[in-house]
Amino acid sequence: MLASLEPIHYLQELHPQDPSDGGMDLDVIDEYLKEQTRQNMQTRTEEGLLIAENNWSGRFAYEWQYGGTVVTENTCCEQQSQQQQVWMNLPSYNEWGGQCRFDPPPCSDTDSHSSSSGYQEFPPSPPLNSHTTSLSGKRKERLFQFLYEMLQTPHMRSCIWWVQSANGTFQFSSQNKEKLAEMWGKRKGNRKTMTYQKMARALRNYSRTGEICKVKRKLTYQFNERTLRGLQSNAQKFTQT
DNA sequence: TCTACCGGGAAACGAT
DNA sequence: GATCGTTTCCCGGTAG
Repeated sequence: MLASLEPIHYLQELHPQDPSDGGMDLDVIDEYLKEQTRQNMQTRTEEGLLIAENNWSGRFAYEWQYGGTVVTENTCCEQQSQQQQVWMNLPSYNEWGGQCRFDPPPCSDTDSHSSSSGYQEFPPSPPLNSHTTSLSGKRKERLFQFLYEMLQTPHMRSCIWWVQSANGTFQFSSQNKEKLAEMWGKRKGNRKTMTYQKMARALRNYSRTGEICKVKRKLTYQFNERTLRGLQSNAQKFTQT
């Protein structure tokens, strides 16, 4: 999987981008992601391996399974405020699966991110290519999956980044949020151009189900703990298969 | 006052 | 046809 990230680094070398620079070519990135998808599909098919099964088949589009129980987003919602307290008190190391070892210190402010100095380096976590991890013919990719994928893609840091990956908080770039939205729209094949406003509307819908909630901070949102765990375990499954 | 962002209602749409 | 997950439009509120 590390190898699959190399092209990203290669792209970065080719097009070194200050995150504050809004001039990146997202088409190139999009093309790259598509190419990765094709390659992943091909490789896995050739190896005779099962394409990572789509787990989004539960009553609520998906049911995260961990700790021996299947939890739906409904129960998640009911417990959310309660969980939030516990969750926010998590130590800086990641207790959810150890994937976020490079978290910034708690309470770090990533406003400086856009000035290229503040954003954290990510572990080379596998790019969760949702085309392969969740689109094996059962369900279409969902917005939060796409966002997670973008968050795991170092090259997208000029558009979206983790504020605190340990608690699932992420932020959109004021400059590039429209480009990210555009990519989402293109990927979904929408009739019209997707805008941040429309994408944010979709994100607000997640607050009803609890998958993502709005943080009282500009352009900042937070994955629900279970949503994040599910995405992480999905990514892990993908790397293991 | 202006702009950017946020919040939500409601209807529509495409996929399953 | 029902349901789900958005998408699209619109309007109003708030903060800087």
